[in-house]
Amino acid sequence: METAFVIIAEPNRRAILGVLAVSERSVGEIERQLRMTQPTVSKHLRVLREAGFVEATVDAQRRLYRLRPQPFQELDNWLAQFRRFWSAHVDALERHLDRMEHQQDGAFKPTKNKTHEKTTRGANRKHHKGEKK
Amino acid sequence: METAFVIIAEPNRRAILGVLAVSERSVGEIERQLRMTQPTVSKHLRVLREAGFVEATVDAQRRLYRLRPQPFQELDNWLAQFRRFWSAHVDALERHLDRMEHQQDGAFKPTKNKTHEKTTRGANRKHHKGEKK
DNA sequence: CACGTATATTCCCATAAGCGTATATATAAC
DNA sequence: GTTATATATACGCTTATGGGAATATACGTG
Repeated sequence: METAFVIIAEPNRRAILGVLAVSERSVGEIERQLRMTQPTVSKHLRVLREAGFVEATVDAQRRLYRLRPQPFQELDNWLAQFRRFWSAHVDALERHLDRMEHQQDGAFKPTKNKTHEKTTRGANRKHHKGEKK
Repeated sequence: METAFVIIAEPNRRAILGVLAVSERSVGEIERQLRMTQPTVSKHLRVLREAGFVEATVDAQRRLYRLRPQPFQELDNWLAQFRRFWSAHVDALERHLDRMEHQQDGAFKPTKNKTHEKTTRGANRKHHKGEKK
């Protein structure tokens, strides 16, 4: 099976995941919201499903897709080994990002997910205070 | 420029980043440690450099490479929109917090330790308004 | 049953990415 | 200077991936 990293390398797939982060959706809804062709959506959903990013339930002819947590955890686990490192730079980075108002790529408009909120900071909230033990 | 997601889709590049997470290295050191051919290492380093993941300083004929924080921050920002979702799964949350605790003392590899005195200071709990510096 | 809707799958093609081999550039040492 | 070392780049090849168009499958309705 493909690694989670390869899966999220594709912009349309990230867009789909972004949509599903809000709530579950049918294929047609994704198709319209992201303005992708139906086969494209289905194909990407298949890849996402096989990689464990999403699961589907049947509703008549529809398939309702929703996220599954595990692959995200894997990604986060990998990132963790660098988190301590970039935490040291977070303040400088923040100033930087403040200027260049970052935003997500992809064909999908995130719902007001303004990046440099506390999400980031929260994650490494403790980088102050180097209490060694 | 390629997105950070595409960059880390490549296993060898993730390996290189992993090595550099420990400390800076020359091309030859990476080459030997990961048993990759020299051109392969150089090519991947080029990609990583152009994507802002690493930077190099010159030391005679050597180039010493080290990590840069920004792309990791971007990855984390994207992941953030899903973090709340997967945190809802309790044991996942536990692992997450567990890891956060461990990484604090400079550990490199996360351990599956089941000790939970987590919940400590809501390490990544979002409300907790960060005051700017 | 026939028909419409929703989704999945197949086929073909073009583009790109990674690898190995060979070569180029830069610096150091003699 | 010449030679050795360290790294970068170019070329050719192979393979994987994503998209479009067409088609297949499943379900619902009358």
